[in-house]
Order: sequence, then structure tokens, then C-alpha cells
Amino acid sequence: MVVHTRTPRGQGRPRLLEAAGELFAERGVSGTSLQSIADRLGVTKAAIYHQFASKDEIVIAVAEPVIAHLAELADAAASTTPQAGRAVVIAGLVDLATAQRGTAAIMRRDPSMSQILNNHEPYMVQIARIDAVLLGPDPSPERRVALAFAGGGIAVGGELAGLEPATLRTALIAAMTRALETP
Amino acid sequence: MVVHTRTPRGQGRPRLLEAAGELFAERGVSGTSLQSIADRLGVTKAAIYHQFASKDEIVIAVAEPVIAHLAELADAAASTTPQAGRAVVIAGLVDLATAQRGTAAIMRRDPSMSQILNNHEPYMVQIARIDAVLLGPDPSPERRVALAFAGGGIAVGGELAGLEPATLRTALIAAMTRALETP
DNA sequence: GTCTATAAGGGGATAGAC
DNA sequence: GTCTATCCCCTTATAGAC
Repeated sequence: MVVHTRTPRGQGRPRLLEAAGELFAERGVSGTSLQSIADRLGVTKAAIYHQFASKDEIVIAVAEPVIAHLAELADAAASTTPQAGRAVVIAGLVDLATAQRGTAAIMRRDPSMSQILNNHEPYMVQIARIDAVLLGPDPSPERRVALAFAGGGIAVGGELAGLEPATLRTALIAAMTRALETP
Repeated sequence: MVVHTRTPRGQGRPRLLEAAGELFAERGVSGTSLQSIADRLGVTKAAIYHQFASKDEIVIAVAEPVIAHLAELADAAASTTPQAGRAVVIAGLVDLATAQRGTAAIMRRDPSMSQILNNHEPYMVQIARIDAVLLGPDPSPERRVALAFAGGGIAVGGELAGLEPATLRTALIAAMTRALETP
């Protein structure tokens, strides 16, 4: 499905997305100007426009690896039992939430980011798949609340600083599991 | 050509804060211009500056009722047993999170809002008091994670649409209580 | 790929009339 | 209290040189 992507000289784009992701996490999307991204990279705005046509395109590109990870989790869950699938998804979501400076978390928290992603079909598709795995068939209202609660929980909990990564991971998986143990 | 009809909008300050709070919740603080607030009220930007010296001042003013509510909860908790205090705080936080358009939720989610509030002592003081009630003495790392998780959980869960308010409230209290049942 | 330069517009904020 | 008018800076985005 990928058309071109002939960019073996991988300095520009990945570095740009990393810087953008960090700034989005710190200040939010609306609070991050292209100028500030350029400054962090030591280049000018025009250099950024050479690689991306618009700010929204950068936002989507930052989210893309996360969306790909969500797709993998949903695939993995689909090839096993419901219970095992839920465990896989929970562990995977925790890993996503604790990875690299909260890029995943900001996708759920930042209003500007949400607005863009809610109009980005690939994201919505994967979110729906993940939700279906975690909810199961015919979910009760209580279960829906528990899912929303758990979603917000990892987004914020994943950014907790000052803990051993392994401790954080274990505690978050426990918290997620407990949150979703609703009838 | 109608130049301008009488603006039958409500009285200045409360009306302004209501509009600002709604817009902050929808688009985030950075995503909300003073112009957009003025537009929603049917006035000009200059009219807003008659009541507030800066945008930050509006943000703080929007947060103030929530901060006052937090103070009340912490006070109530201080005048009873630890267990009863925790229950009071949990119920109060759920009420805050589900009340009026997610003003409370945005305080925890929006990066720009957080940045302003983290430098606003009255907010930090009340948050510390609430956290102390929920954590208890000598909290384990797991308990700290559970608290962060629960904080994110209500912020997101409180905005869930399409449920009976009473159902949402009960389910959120249950979710919060369960999340904080960590040793 | 990166630069300089600039367009075109919006942002926060202020002055002063009514 | 609200208006008009304005200031100045920053924003997104484009054009074209190297």
C-alpha cells in the first residue's frame, strides 16, 4: 500500500517526527508552532515544509507508528482466545503508553490532536478494533464506563515519572486489568 | 444592513467564563482565541479585556470554581475518618468530572491548561491535599501509579456521552474505588 | 535539502471615543 | 461596558536562490 517512500537517507524525517512528538507532548499540538520544531532541529521552517505539506500532516505522521502498533495488537488478539487477546492488548497498550515521551498519551489527551485523529479513518478503525477486544460482545454500560476510565488511566498513568520502568509497567498492567474486570 | 442588535446575552463575567470553559473543553486553551470567545458572546475582544487583563487570567478564573470544590472536599475529608474521607473525595471528584461540560477534565488533560495551573499555587495546594487523602501514609509505588491512573480515568470517563447521568456516576464511583483498592 | 524573503492573516493586547 | 481602530509580533504557508 505504500507508494513511494524512497528516503534511505533517514536523517530528516525521523528526526523531525521525534522532535515534533516531544513538543506535542510538552505543549500540545496547538501550543507547538512549526517555528519551535524548526528551532529544536536547528533548521528553518521552510526546511520542514520541504518534507510535509502542512502541520496536520506532521500530526498524522507522528501518530502513524502508534496506529501501526494498535493494528498489530488487534491482529494478535484476533488470532487467539478472547481472554488471551485481552491480556495481549492490555500489555501492548501499556507498552505504548510508557514508550518515548508520551506520544501515545497525547493522542488521547490533547484536544487538537483528538480533533485531527477523529477525522483520520485509519486511527478510528484501529481504536474500534481495540475497543471491541476489550469490551467483548454486548457490553453493559458499566463496562463502557470502565473502558473509557481505563483509557484515560493509561494515558495519564503512562507519563508518571520517577519510577522504575519495570515497576510502572507491572503496576499499570495490574491497574488496567483490574479496571476492566467489570461485569 | 444591521449594524448591531442589542446583545441579550447574560451579564458579563459569569457568561464569559461559561463560554470560555466550553471552548477550552472543545478545543483546548491554546486552540481557543480570545476572538472565538468574543464571537460566541457576540461582543468584541476589547470587551473581554475590560474584565480580564490577560488570557491566563481567564484560564485561572475558569478553574477557580473547581479549585474551590477541591478545597471543600479536602476539608470534608479532614473532618472524618480516613476511610470515610476517601469515599467523600471519590464521590466529589466524580461529581466534579461529570459536571458542566468537562471543565474539570480539561484541567487535567490539556497541556496548556496544566502548564498554567502548575504555576498556580492555590491549585497545587488543593491537589496535594486531595492526593494525600487518596494515597494515605507511606504509599507504595503501586499505589502512586493507581492514583495517577484513577486521575486520568475520571478525567476521560467523566466525559462519556450517551449514558444516564446516574448510571455514569455510579459506574465511575465504582471504577475509582476499585482503582484505588491497591495495597 | 536547506536557505532568505515575503505574503497573508491571526494572535494578544492597548488607546480612547461613546 | 462596549465599541472602533490600531500596534506589534507570531503563525502558517509559498517562491525561488544555492
